[in-house]
Amino acid sequence: MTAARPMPPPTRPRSLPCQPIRTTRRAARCETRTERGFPMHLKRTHTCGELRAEHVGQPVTLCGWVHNRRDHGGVIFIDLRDREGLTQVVFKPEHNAEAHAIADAFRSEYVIACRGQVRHRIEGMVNPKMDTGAVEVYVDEVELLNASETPPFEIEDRLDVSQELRLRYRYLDLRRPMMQRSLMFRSQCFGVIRDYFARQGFVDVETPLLTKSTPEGARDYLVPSRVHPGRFFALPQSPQLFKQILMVAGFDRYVQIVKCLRDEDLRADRQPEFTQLDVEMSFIDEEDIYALIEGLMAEVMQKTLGIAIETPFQRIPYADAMERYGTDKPDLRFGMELVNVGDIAGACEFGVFTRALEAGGQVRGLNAKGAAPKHSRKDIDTMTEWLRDFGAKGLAWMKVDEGGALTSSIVKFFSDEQQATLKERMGAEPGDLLLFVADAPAVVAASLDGLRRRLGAELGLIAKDSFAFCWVVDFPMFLWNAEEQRPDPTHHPFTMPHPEDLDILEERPLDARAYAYDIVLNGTELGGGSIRIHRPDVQERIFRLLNIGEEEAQEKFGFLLDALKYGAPPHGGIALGLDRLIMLLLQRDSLREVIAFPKTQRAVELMTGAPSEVSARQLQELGLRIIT
RNA sequence: GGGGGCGUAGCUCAAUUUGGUUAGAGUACCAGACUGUCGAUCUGGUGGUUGUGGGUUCGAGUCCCAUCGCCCUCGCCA
Repeated sequence: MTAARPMPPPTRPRSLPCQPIRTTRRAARCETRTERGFPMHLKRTHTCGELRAEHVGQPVTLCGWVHNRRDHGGVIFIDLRDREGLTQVVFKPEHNAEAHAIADAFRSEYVIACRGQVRHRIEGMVNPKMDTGAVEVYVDEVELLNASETPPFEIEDRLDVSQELRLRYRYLDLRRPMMQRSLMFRSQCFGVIRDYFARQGFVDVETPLLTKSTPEGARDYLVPSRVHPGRFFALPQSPQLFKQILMVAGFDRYVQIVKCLRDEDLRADRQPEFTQLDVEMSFIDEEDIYALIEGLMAEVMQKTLGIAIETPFQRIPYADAMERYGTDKPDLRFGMELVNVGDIAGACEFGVFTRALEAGGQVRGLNAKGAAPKHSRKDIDTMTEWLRDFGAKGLAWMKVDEGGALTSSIVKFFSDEQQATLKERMGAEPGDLLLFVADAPAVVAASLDGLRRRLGAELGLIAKDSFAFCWVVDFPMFLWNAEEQRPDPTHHPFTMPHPEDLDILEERPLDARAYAYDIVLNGTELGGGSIRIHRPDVQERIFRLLNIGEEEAQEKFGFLLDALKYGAPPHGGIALGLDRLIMLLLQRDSLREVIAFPKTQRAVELMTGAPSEVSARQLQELGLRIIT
């Protein structure tokens, strides 16, 4: 006979992924023994990371969490943890029976205060793995400040806990030494940055969080206005227009560390809210920006990691970057540049190549040095399948055998002379694997970029601790938007055209270069900026090209256009993604490792359960109705 | 919106190609022992709606369908 099952709990709404925290009676074990009181009567004198042999003999009081407890029946050892480190505290019945009796009930993550004397560890018991391993504290008095339930996972770096649990119990996850170090490192970087800009006369000005929606660019997060039902504020995608206005207002050098919000899908290196270092300067050109940011990066890396980097950074014109790497954010930590073999491919007998070229496409390839023995036919098939994500219909390959000859099913379509040219151009040597993609230029670029990055990692071409900065410059003003049949700004509509290209703006807009630049670190776009348009006539020409009518321009950016009429100085600036910078400096693979309370890939904050439903009353006040 | 990976004890994982006895291990937790450990040790123990719902089958952790969640990625991110 089975008993009737209890009713299942009601399905939790999707907006509230959190479940109630399970409770046990573990924490109650101490309640009868000591008073868990406040105020504390033991006051901290040192952190758990600072005691050394030189402190021996001193009376100290430490506060922290019970990281580990080792009970030998008589003596009890506790590793006490705070954000600075671990210190072993010792409870011995013959030293202090009362303290020992109290410590008997301690469990992991209890919060305690210990007063005692610093002693040398006895002969042979020094722990070289601990910074504080030369000493220990003999406890004379101990106070339980708070008990703890058994945590859902241990507070250890080496534990690989699921993302879901980490985010739901973020306060425990953040207690782990690795996360503590990440956030303290982040804080240190921010300090160096603020100091750098303060020394150079920058003014920190805050810009509004509740601002105006602009349909261009990323999707806005909207905030309904209660006072004006049916109207909305937008949370800023960046303070772009405000910082330009501040230049018109005469602030000359502006800096802000500011949250930006974009309602787009997430990635490992993209969160819906992120932190930018926003900078704008007057009476400057792009060289001033390069020098400023290079100086900043050198100082941050020197003061936080102790790494000296070379400046100035390499500059790569956009067109070169696309040609050599297939991307506008090349990873310069390794070579393996792309090679255009269109001329050879066009003359060969291989139909896939010739047809791609006839259709206006390209044939380009790269040389995976020494990769031939490591890649079976099957591996290459897997790679080909993977490339479909980038739109590539296929992947052609040739291996270079020990005698230097090309081998593969397509080699027969190439004459001896063509093969020789191919080998020479690609620097082919025995053991190399040559890979080719034939397709539309954009597909070729995206595919080979992906392939290059994948192979760079797989073949171990990326040295640990290497940091390769570069500037990508001379971006085109516009990219063609086939859907809307008009040019779109590559950067944004306030970017100054290159002075040499001012005359061709109207006739050949897609050939016009912009005064825009990106800074790239290890293949990740760290930030970008431009010299801005400060003359209303040029700004109006750009709007015309973008098919933004006078009325529309006035409605959307009228305040900026007006401002430009009242003595706008020449100005320009840049914005850097600080979360990404911290992530790259710490060599972590996700922004979640450097943001205290990040969102999941579906843009949910698992600890609080945001976003959540709101009351009917709240909706009514805002004049909103949910229709789905 | 598309593609892929994952979901089994509090946690991390296993479960013998192709469905078969009572779903195991490590760790955590609980109890006992132990006075120099430091990922303590030893002995014993608790702990499972195999994400959820349906289906196929004599029989489902395993196969099928749907759905939810987490991760990676394409599109998207001026």
